[in-house]
Amino acid sequence: MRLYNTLTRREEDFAPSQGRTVRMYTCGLTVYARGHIGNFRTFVATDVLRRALKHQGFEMRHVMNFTDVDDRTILESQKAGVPLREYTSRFIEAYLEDAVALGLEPVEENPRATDDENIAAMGETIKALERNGHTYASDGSIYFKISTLPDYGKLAHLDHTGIKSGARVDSDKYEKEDARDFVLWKATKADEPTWDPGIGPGRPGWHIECSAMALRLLGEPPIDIHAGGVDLIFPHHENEIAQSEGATGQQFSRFWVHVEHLMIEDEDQGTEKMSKSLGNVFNLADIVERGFRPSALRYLYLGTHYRKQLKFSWTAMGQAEEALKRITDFLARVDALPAAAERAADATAESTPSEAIAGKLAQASSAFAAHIADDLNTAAGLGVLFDLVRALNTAIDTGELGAADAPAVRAAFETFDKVLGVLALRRVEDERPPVPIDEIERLIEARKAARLARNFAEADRIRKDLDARGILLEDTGSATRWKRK
RNA sequence: GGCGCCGUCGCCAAGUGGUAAGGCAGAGGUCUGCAAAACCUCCAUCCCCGGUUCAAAUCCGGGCGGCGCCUCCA
Repeated sequence: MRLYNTLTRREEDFAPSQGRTVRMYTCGLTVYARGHIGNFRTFVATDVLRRALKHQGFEMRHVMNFTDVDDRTILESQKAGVPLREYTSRFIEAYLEDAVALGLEPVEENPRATDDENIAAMGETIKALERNGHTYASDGSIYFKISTLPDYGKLAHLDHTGIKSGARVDSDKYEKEDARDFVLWKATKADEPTWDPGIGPGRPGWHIECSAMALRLLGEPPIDIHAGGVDLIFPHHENEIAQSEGATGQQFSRFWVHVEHLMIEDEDQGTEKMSKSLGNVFNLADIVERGFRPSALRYLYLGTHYRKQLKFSWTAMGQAEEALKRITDFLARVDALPAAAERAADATAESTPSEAIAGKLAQASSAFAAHIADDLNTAAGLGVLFDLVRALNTAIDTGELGAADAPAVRAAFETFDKVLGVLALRRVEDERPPVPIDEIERLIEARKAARLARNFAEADRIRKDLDARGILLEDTGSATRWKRK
């Protein structure tokens, strides 16, 4: 597996440092609002990474956190008049629902920053930093002193002298010795949640939770992979490195994987990234409200390489939906093959799998695997699927592909989907159609009878009725299939 | 102002030296009670200018345009 490493700015061969288990940490959501589709682009990308690594035979130990304490969560919970923990729990639940809807595999650990053991771990990390001389106290807060770490900035590659005019350095924190020093443990006001893990009362700074939780849950540094959105490179990940390496004296993470932004057209601003602070966000619920399925959104994510900005639009959503249908329609056609074969009068030579088909499948499988192993090129991988779909459709037309080949075809697509995770998601959605399945089947029978009686008016009425309720009927030669719109 | 990324068919999007994947839309056709759906076929020389090379979308230089980070942020 070739993986681009932000630390070295190069693609490198990836393998875990300890045995076959990949120890990976993903920066998750700050839970003061429902995650938007930009957030989920990152989460789907790391899900694909996770699946790809598993597919290569590695075990995963994957941690993804919830940031459930920071300025915003505190502010919003106070506004809502709800205790912080209870307030953030709502958005954690919402996240978990969206994650299922988008086909994200559950990760091994979903720690919350305010869990007792994590607060304790932060205390230990800060104590270690104090012992190593990386901290100073000021106005009741504890800060990280950047000048004590010579290679600070190695991830972001930010030239200190470059942070000058034009850059907005927060200037109201005069209690810091250096503008770039950052807070580890923050003094709290009377009405704010406060903890004291042996370092004095306060609350976590933004970065400390990830260092502490990653080290607590993933074992000896360095961990194998640390992932997140590109906007986290600086300052968040740079500071995580400073904290973790300052505390342990060892490299924090071997690979840093960053997912590019999801971009959206704004009427006034032009194209810009989707973010809560810009207020141009759509949630999964908004997608569904517009009549699109989560599987189509997942497909849309997969269609652009994770290190390139993804241009989101409702047009692109619709195109993703249609493209995904092309694959699922093909699979439905393959599933319908046995029935067709049984009817065929000359069902004699149709029982042996074709070597030519097996060859096409093997070729596509290895091409697909190569693209995934090439820094997760899912977009190119999808291209392989479509090439295969066309070739196999033609093979069905010519009779070269028969019912005997169906299991092999299905198996090949199952393998693709182990990484993509989009076809299985579709199937789950299809199990809950807008009209109950038994009713659909009853109506199909009624329509069949009407057609046999050449009562086409009634047949069309049934079809239109189902169509209006989101169910499409397709008459094939032998039978009538249905699918969700 | 600093650092970095990007600009490929109407739309989305692969491709980083060897002569332009794929999807959507569109056009034509097959199938069909009509239709829908589905399937097949067709459909680009890569923002501009200059350079390197036998050969460039791919490398170098200069433009123009877009975006990100430097501040909370996936």
